[in-house]
Amino acid sequence: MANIYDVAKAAGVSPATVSRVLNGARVSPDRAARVRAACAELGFRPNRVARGLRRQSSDVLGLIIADIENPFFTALARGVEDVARTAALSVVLCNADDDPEKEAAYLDVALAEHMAGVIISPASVTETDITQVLAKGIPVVAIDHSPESAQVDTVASDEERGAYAATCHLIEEGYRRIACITGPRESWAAVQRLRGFLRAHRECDPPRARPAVKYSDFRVRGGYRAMAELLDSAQPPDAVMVTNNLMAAGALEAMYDRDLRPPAIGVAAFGDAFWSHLVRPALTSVHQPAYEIGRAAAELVLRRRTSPDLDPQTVVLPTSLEIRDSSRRPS
Amino acid sequence: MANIYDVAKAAGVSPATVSRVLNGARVSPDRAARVRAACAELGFRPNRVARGLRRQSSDVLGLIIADIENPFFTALARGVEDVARTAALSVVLCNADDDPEKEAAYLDVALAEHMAGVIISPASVTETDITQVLAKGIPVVAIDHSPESAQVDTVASDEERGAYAATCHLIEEGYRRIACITGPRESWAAVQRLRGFLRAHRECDPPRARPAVKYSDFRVRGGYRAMAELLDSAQPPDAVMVTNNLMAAGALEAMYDRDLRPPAIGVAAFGDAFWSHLVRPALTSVHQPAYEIGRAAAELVLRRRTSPDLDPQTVVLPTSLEIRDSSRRPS
DNA sequence: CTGTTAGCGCCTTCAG
DNA sequence: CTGAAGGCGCTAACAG
Repeated sequence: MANIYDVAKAAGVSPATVSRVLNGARVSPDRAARVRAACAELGFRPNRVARGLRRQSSDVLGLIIADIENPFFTALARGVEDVARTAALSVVLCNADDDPEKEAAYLDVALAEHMAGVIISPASVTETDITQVLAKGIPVVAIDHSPESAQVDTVASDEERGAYAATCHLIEEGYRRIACITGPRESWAAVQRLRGFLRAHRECDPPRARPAVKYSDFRVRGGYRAMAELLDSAQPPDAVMVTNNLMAAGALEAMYDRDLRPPAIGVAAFGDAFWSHLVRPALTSVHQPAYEIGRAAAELVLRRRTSPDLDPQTVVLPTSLEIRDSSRRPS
Repeated sequence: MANIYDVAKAAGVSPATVSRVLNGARVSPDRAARVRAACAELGFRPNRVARGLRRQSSDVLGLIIADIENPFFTALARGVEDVARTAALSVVLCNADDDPEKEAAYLDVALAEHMAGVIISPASVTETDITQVLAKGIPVVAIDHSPESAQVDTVASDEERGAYAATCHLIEEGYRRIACITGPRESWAAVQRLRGFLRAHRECDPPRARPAVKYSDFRVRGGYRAMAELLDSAQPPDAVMVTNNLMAAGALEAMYDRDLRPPAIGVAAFGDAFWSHLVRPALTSVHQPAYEIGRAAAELVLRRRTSPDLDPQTVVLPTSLEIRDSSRRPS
């Protein structure tokens, strides 16, 4: 592969001039034209590794997500990409799989590759350590919540309120025993959504005590198991708030397997799924602006690249409750 | 950030020795211990950019996929990751969005970053150009089909036969006017699946002529539009073979909007979706071994890293037809 | 506006 | 087994 010296020789200029042409610095038109011709002729592609070493930075943005199979993150990824493109950054996705170890490995990559920025949905509030990356001056933006290791720009949707609204809706529909299937205890989102669920129980009139709560793993299978346990328990619920879309799919499956269907047992889910209105009855869900969250996160990265010393900012985007048939209690 | 010179100084050895410790070359135990202590002390992380420049290679594997929102690719990504981890490679996903330009940009990144390998689901049979990447010695493995620009290792599922089987099934059920909603003409997969669909029409007894065919875009919205046009046409079909899972979701939605439901109009889809048995009636579909395809692709990359001169190999994995209620014609 | 030069951090001969 | 030294390809000072 040709390098800038080859190009310089072919164009009859110095390597520095080639570099200038490549980077849009001022060069006389005829020399610039010669350089461009030589580049084309030799099929020259600038070596980003060398450039990265020299400039101590790259133009790829790392997006470290918890679960590649979750539509929330894939929609978010699109938002990130669309903004990143405007700044000529490439986006690479890293799937941490909710595993702090894998996540650490990818943070290492981001660090060692000197990425232009990192957007991360932390696998753990306590374990995720972003101090190294930050120390190298790489902007980090957190999705949902900042890890404890350092306070950084954060974009979140209003998890607690969304879950609260969905639960209130189930209460108003007249369901009596509402259970919650939520995610891992280490997950900030799981905890927030559970809090909203519990607050709705406290604040309704009359207040309700001790609703059933199942901790699961945000996966389809986990949702299935949790729902199965609830349904097979001594006092099964007559409605359930599921704190993510994948677990909701599993929960529905568990119901179908027992010939139970909403809204006999009411179901509301947190998060979107393009199949939520394909199932019958259609699934009530809390809409999360995933795409916009991605956009906002990418914009925060760009902002911090230009002004690194701003105070960490938190952007909270609203959720909205989309009521469909799965939660309309037959009277 | 500390570098190997700092570590060398702290450990009282030469930079070369530090490098040897880092890379597992033979070093006397006590010096090695001193080096490791110094690394820990200084929080030293080897700079991969510099290493990459020197070694002309990196340990990240690029996975360039057509659509991040398609569960087929996310399942495939897991297969790739699981194998890559065994070889201590990191996987980064790049979403080309079925756009040859974006794809070219990511191929550029792979080239410029000297990635350890590239697994790509080509956006276009003719336009995707992998010659540059190959010329730099980066192993490329194609999903579905090798681009015309160069013959490389390929992993595919048996698209044509899967579509053939699904179509035969619809024919056997007694559907008379079976339409096909397929993907872009540039997509190899779309073409193969359409071929299977057409072959089933030719080979059945008596042969059928001129089934309706809609070209769409493999997206939910595209599937919706295509199905809407079919249903609103003068001679609407009584069954439809949809060549991917996302378009199937859209097609179902278009039917629901018109109060039509399978199996009155039979539906069979190519590809899995975890919601396919949540919709009612459950969706007949051609199962594609996405995870295994990912594994196989990653294994081909690893194989070619060790033996670069083997002949290009094509691995074809079988599909299987999963018959559910959406295609069981009421008699 | 242009050319020369000195590294960015690491690995890898080559001597010892 | 160890250290010295050069260079991977590029860019940013510094002169001119």
